[in-house]
Parts: sequence; C-alpha cells; structure tokens
Amino acid sequence: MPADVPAEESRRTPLSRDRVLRAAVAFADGAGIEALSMRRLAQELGVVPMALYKHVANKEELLDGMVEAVVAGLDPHVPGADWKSAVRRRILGARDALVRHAWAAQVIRSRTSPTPAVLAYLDSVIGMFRAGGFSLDLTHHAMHALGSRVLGLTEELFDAPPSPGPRATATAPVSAPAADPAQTAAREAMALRYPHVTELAGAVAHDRSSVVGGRGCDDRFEFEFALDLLLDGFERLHGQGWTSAPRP
Amino acid sequence: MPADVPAEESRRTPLSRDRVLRAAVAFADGAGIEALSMRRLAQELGVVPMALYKHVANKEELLDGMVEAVVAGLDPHVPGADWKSAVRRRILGARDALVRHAWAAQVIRSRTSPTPAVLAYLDSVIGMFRAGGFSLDLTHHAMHALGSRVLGLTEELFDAPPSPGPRATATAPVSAPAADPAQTAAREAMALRYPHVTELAGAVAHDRSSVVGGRGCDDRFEFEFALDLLLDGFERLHGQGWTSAPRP
DNA sequence: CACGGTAGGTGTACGTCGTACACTCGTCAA
DNA sequence: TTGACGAGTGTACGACGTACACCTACCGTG
Repeated sequence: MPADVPAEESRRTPLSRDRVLRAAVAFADGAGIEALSMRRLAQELGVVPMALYKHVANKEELLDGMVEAVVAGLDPHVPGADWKSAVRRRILGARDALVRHAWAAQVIRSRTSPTPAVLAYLDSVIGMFRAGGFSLDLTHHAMHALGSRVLGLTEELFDAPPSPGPRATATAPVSAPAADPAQTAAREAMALRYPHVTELAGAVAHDRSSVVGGRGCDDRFEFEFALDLLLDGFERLHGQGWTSAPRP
Repeated sequence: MPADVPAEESRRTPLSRDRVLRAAVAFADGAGIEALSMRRLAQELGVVPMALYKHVANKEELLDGMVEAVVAGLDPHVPGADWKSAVRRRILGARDALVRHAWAAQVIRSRTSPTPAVLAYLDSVIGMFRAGGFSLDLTHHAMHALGSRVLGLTEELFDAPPSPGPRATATAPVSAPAADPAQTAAREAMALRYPHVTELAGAVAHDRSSVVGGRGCDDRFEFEFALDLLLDGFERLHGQGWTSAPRP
C-alpha cells in the first residue's frame, strides 16, 4: 500500500450534498438500484462511508434526494396549447425521464410521501386540467385514473397533504424549523407553492377511515373509474374494428 | 437454558414448504413486507433460520412462493357473461386480493419474470378478450393498457415467454429437468398450460432490441395507447359535464 | 433385529449492510 | 494565538442472507 501520495489528486472537489446525489444517480443508472449501498457509493466518491452522512441523513434521504434530482430535471412547462396536448406532452416527458433512469419508478413508488419536486410536478399537471376548464371533481378522478402513468406514483398519493406531514417541512427548503403554530405556517407555504394540489386536497373529502363504505373518495371507486374508462375505450375500438397504428 | 423439555409441545407440526409460505404471507400481512426476514420468519415458526432452506431455495424463491400463494387463491372464473363484465369482475377480484395483502403488488412488481399462477391469471384474462371476439392485436394492446391494473404487473411482462426463460421450467411443476432438446418440450408444455399467453406472445413481434426505432411493439407505443385512451375518456366526460357517481 | 441411507432440523461462521459514536484535522473569527 | 466548528475518519455493533458441516430420527431392506 503506497504510504502517501504526493498530495495532489488525493483531495478532489470537496464533496457536497449535490455531488453525492449526482454520484448516486449515476451509479444507480449504471449498476442498478439494488447495487447501490452507502459503502459502494462512498467508494465511488473516493471517501469513507461515514463521510456521506455529513450530507444526507441516511439512506432513505439519499433516495429521496435522488428522486428529487430526477424529477426536478423535467422541463418546466410546455408552450401554451389545449389541455390535452399539454398534459400529454408533460406526461410523456416524465416517462422519458423514468426510462432514462430505470430505477426511478420503483424508488418513487417506495417513498412513503411525495417529495417537493414530485408535488410540483403533480401541481403542474393538475393546473393543466384546471386551465382546460375541468371541474375539481373530474380533475381529481382523472389524476387517480392516470395513476402510475403520472410518473410512477401509486394512488395513495393524496394521503400526505392533509396529514400532519413532518416530511413537507423536513425536506423542502421551507424555513419553519419547529414548534406548534408553525405547522399552519407550513401549510400556508405549501398552499402558495402547490396551489392546485392544495385546492384538490382541500376540496375532496378524502376519508380513508372507512375502507368499505365511506362516501367521498375511496380507492375502490378510483380504481373502477379508471378500469371502466379503459374498458369502454376497448369496447369502442373493438366495435369499430380498430387495428394497430391508427396514429402516425 | 432448560436442558430438555418433557418432549411434548417442542416438536409441532413438522414444517413444510406450504407451512413456510403460509406463515410468510401471514407475517407480511401483519408486520409488513420490509419486516420479513428469513430469521424473523424462522423465529415465528419456532425453528432455526437455516431450517427454512430445506423448503425454499432462498429468499427470492420465498417471495415467489408468497406471490403464488396469493394469486393462486383468486377464484377460478366468473360465470359466463359478456367479455366486459367478465374481465371487470376478474380484475376487481384480483384487486381485492392485492388490497388484502398490501405487500403483494410491490413484490409482484419486483419479480423479474412472472410465476406460473400469475401467468395462469393473465392467460384467463386474455382468454376473455379473445372469447369476446377481440383481435390478437387489440387484445395485446389492451393488456398493456390495463398495465398495473391487471394485478400489479408492469409492462415488461411479456419479456419472459419468448426468451430462454430458465424460470418457467425451474419454478413450474413441469418435469423436464435439463438438457437442450428439453427446452422445446418445456415450450410445448407452456403452450398447453397457457394457450392464450403463448398465442399472444407468438403473434407479436416483441423486439426490444432497439429502444428507439424498432417496429412491432415498443413500450412507448403501449404507453401512449393507454394514455390516449384515458385522455380521450376524460375529454368525453368533460364535454358532457360529468360529475361524480354516475354509476351506482 | 441390525443397518445404512436419507430427509429435515441445527450450529457456526462469513461477508455485507446501515449507521452510532468518538476522533482528528484544517480553516477561520476573535 | 486560540478555540470553535465543520468535514472527513476509524472502529464497532447488530441486523441481514446463506454456505457448509453436522446431528438425528426415521425408513425400507437384509
């Protein structure tokens, strides 16, 4: 083992949360998410494993950060068009990102609550429906129906906002460090940052308390809504003798 | 440490692959899939960890077995009806099972190739479309469009059948232990067992070799097919002023 | 009845993982 | 000059999956 390298080359750029995240994304892209461990990542960065913990709290937060990095990279918004092509392009753009980073869909699904960039993305899609004149009601069910196609997020997406979410303040660059009344402040900040998500979350009586009955929005209804929409579509196509590639 | 218990109570029912699987499912139902480890499961069964390996090859196979146990429990087939309500009821039945076992969707998605029971399930759904007069073409795209709603399986589902799948023979109770010509035998056995899946897989030119171009069936096309079906549906509903709960 | 094979349960051990905790060191403000 | 502080280090612990050698109770056969 060489005792002491001449002091150059050994100390590279001094590491940072951003560099850690970027390296993690690159590593996962190349070697797969299951190969990503704190130790391997540290090795990749030429550093001892524990050094990473000065920049991310733990592996969970590392994964959150990786999702943020990917989702934040989605292009801002498509030029003005009807809601339909706007939504279409936005979602296809998101899909492209998830195809580029094969691990991302799985990781996003595994997160217990959405990260800020994901919320921002959802907010923009909801905004497109609203701008197209969709009712809150229809927008809500449409979002559920799109389900995993709107990125890779499952239907339990809308859980977090109304809940006492410690995540939103912890991960987001919102100030509000602690204390009790600060929570309402955080809620307000969120309403400003994600107006459409907030509007939707507020308008819908999302009572998950009763699994079976429970008026308002239950998972079952959303599932059937999407299922029937698809089945009706199949029926229509079948009826008119549809065959592949009707669209260029 | 008690030297020697009176010899009763200590040796319970003698363990078996089935008992291991059942215990694993029960444990995951109760404690969550992330809490399930070989050691914990062994403890739950009052046995030393390595004892499990006499009944399952490794943890991967344990998870496969758990999926099998859940999926195999789906009721056989609904009484004769039009394709639409048949498919509908079958899928809702599958969904019920996945709701009962919250871990199942995630585990199914994580499997690299479908287990026999999953194949059988798919086969039955495909069969329903075919019985309804659907073309192979439309059936194929419909299955992709249903995507995660058909259980929890992703779109890369149809990879395995045409590939040199060592899994199909390894996991399935098909005999054919090894050797080269046995492979075609296994393929025939599969065609018998899952006729519709085989038909579909054979008819479709599933070339994943070229990600971008590649005539035939590419992921991108399937994604857009489903997306457009949904968007068209939304447009129609929006146009006719749809509001919640039009169906009982 | 003795006996050897075998299936099923055991014990020990290894390498890997995430990460707690105490440390060293270089930098910069006072 | 000092002393606080933040970034990187080293050591250690308790999980995890599982390889491998072992024991042991049972079996059909001689």
